[in-house]
Amino acid sequence: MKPVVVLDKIMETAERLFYEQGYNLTGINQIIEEANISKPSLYNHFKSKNDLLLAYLDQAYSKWFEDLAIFTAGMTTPFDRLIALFDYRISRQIKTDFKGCAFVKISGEVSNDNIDVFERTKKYKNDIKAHVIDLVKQLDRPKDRLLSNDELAETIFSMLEGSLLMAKINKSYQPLEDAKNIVRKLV
Amino acid sequence: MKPVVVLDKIMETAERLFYEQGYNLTGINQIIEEANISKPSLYNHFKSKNDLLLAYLDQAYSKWFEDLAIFTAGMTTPFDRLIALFDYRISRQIKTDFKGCAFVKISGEVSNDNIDVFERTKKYKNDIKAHVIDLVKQLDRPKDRLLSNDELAETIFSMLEGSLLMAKINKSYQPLEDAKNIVRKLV
DNA sequence: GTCTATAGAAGGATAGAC
DNA sequence: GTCTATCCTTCTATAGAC
Repeated sequence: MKPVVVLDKIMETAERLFYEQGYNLTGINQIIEEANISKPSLYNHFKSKNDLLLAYLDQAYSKWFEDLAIFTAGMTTPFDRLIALFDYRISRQIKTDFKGCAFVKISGEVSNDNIDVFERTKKYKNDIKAHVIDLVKQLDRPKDRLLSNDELAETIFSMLEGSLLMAKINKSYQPLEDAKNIVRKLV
Repeated sequence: MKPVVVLDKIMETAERLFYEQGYNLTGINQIIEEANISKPSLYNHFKSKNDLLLAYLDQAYSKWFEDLAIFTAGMTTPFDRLIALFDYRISRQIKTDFKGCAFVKISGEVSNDNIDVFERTKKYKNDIKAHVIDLVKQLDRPKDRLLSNDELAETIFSMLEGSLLMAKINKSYQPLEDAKNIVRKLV
């Protein structure tokens, strides 16, 4: 998709730079330069850099769930879809050279009283968790398992986040692979 | 401990501001102002802002393990010490109003090719993991448990990180409490 | 709606006096 | 070793022409 509209150019460039370099290390100047637009054009679409950040986060949210739907399109069982969450993240981290979660990155960068960013991060993560809980409910598990459904969901989600973090730090998808195999046993 | 030496003032102020506001949002000007020193004095001790950051990380590393040793001083069994890892983090997060892990925050802020920061973060996290592995080995577990020792250690560590992240995002220690209770069952 | 040009503040870092 | 004073760069944002 070649961007023809200025807004598209801005979003495409901001997405790339915010994620790869970080929000604070990416100046407005660099964005307009690489997007080949002028500064007032940017401020015509966004009233501030923070506004552009929020638009970036909203786009990242939508893309994440859309891409997940595509990734799991052929899968029918809840078990497969649970395991796919790990594979989905592995594939994304390999593509981005293990830069980690965009929302975690940003929420570590901005001020703690930036409520707009805080709420978006919270919603993103808790929607993923809700997805895990939903899938676990659909599983047909024996009654005598070690963990309850709630506990299993909590464990899967927590390991999904923890192993993603370690994948970033170690620049390796091994933590995600290990977590995936453990989850298989816990179900 | 009232800082009498300039170096102490710098470290104390930098530690507070880097952690509370973030590295990039904390300017040299703010540090010298709140530390009540002059700019050349700071550059007499550190050749750059990045150098000060590295000193801050090294101090945070030492303090974390020292404080853990104090926290677990009275504990004798490996099981208690494993559970204490969660309580230790809960107590710290309550104290800091859920600002999360200092190393994770920083590694999300700096450039990915800042090797000095990257290596320190890696060492910090993997030393915690090594500690978990060591404690799990000391456990006297039945042979018929669902998870092997390696798998259990991986799970505990991953949940320790994942639940800490969610504690920060939700500004609640509940994720850490939930993880702790699940770990109790998995051991 | 997009441009050129610039404002005004804050960033990190240094020279030179003491 | 610590200061006052200053340098140059970069930052976000805007005024005004087209």
